[in-house]
Amino acid sequence: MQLHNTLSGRKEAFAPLHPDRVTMYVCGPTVYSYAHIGNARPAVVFDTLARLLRRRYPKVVYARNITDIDDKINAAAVKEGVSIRAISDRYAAAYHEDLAALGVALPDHEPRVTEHLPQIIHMIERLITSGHAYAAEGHVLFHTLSFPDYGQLSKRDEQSLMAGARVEVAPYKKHAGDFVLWKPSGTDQPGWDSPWGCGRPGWHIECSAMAEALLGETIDIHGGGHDLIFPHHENEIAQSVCAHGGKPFARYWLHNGFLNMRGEKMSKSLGNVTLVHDLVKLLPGEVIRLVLLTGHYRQPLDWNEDVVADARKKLDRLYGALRELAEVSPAPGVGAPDSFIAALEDDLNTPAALAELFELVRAANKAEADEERSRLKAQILDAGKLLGLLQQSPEAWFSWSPQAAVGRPSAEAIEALIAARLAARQAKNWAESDRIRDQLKAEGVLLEDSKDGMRWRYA
RNA sequence: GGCUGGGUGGCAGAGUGGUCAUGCAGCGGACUGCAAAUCCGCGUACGCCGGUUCAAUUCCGACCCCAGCCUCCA
Repeated sequence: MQLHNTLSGRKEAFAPLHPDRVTMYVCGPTVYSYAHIGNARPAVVFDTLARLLRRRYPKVVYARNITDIDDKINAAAVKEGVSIRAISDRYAAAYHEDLAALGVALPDHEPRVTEHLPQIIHMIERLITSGHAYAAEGHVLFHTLSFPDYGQLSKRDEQSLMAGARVEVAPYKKHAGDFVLWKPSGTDQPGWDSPWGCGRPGWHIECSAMAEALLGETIDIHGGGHDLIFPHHENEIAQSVCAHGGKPFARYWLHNGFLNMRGEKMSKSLGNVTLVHDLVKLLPGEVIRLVLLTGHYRQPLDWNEDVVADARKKLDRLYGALRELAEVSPAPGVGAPDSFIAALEDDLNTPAALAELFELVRAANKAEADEERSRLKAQILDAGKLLGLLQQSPEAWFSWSPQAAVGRPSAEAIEALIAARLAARQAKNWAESDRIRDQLKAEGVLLEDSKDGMRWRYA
């Protein structure tokens, strides 16, 4: 398997540190509001990678954190007059619900910051002891100058970091690039006891501490959004490497590209933030997932009506083939073909893998021999499973209707009209037959006559 | 300014030194009472200018555009 490593800037052959065990850590959400569609991209991408890894390696340990200590959570809690736990529980639950709709499986571990304060404090203590961090005015800061490799991931040198510093440098910092490991909490803020007084962890330390606690000092794969390369992941590397006596932190760094809305960056000021929570009421989750897998994970992806409509039609074709295979049982022991696996193992090339899947579908639509159809069905289903797609029945797919749908005829009403149309067709009353079909079409229901009877689906 | 990644047919989107990506849309045909679905066929796509080469969309160089990051951010 080849994976593009941000650290080297190129594709590398992937081999886990321990031949039978792969460790992967992905930066999860800070739960202060609902996840937007951009947040869903890394979840889907790394879920797909986990599926692929699990096929190849006997043991995959996948951790995706939930950040439940954060100033934005504090602000939301103050605003609502509730505890930060109430906020983080609510949005963590929503996150799970939304991702489940996208076919994202739960990771093996989902650590929370509030459950790892001792590990975080212990790691900070080690960094102080080894001279990589210092306490000042209730804060503990990481001293970036103590780590010569600082900047290796984001390819930044000290000068450009200085030049780019656009925030006022706090007076207690020894160096402008130093970042906070621990900060003091006032009496009105959530805080935890520590050797430096009541306070809370800085933004980056939690991932270092939780990755260490769950996966060990050196992990195989670390993933997240492209924007996290600097400063978040750069700082994680500094903390972990220095806390571990120079041992590498993550061996392969993977970063997904950003998702744009109609060509623009998603932002609250532009008012174009689309929440997964709202989207799953309007679209099948599978459509959302397919859109996210349509482009290569490292490329930017534009979200718009056209790509959504495209994804839906692709699924119509895929499920259409499976519907034709309804009476065929998948051949036992047959999985996705090598060409499909090879595409995914080439740095998770989902567009190429999807092309292979469509080749299977074309073959299935042409195949007549039972044995071949049985084999193709098994291959299609297994390929779909690796992508997190095609796991529902074709009937369920074609009869999907949005929660908000109004004015759509019920399945019973449709069946009644179909019965009437069948009778008209038997009497060769084509005018009546066409009238019923046109009527349903006007109500958003498409009819198809097939040798197995009449089929319908919502447009 | 520094760093990173891009510019492929109507749209989306892979990829490659020399026959095919793939999907949607379009056109023609088969099938159908007519459709739909499906199948078959079709379209001289690779930002611009040079260079290397028998051959470049693919390698090299310059140029023009675009996007992201540069201590909130998936």
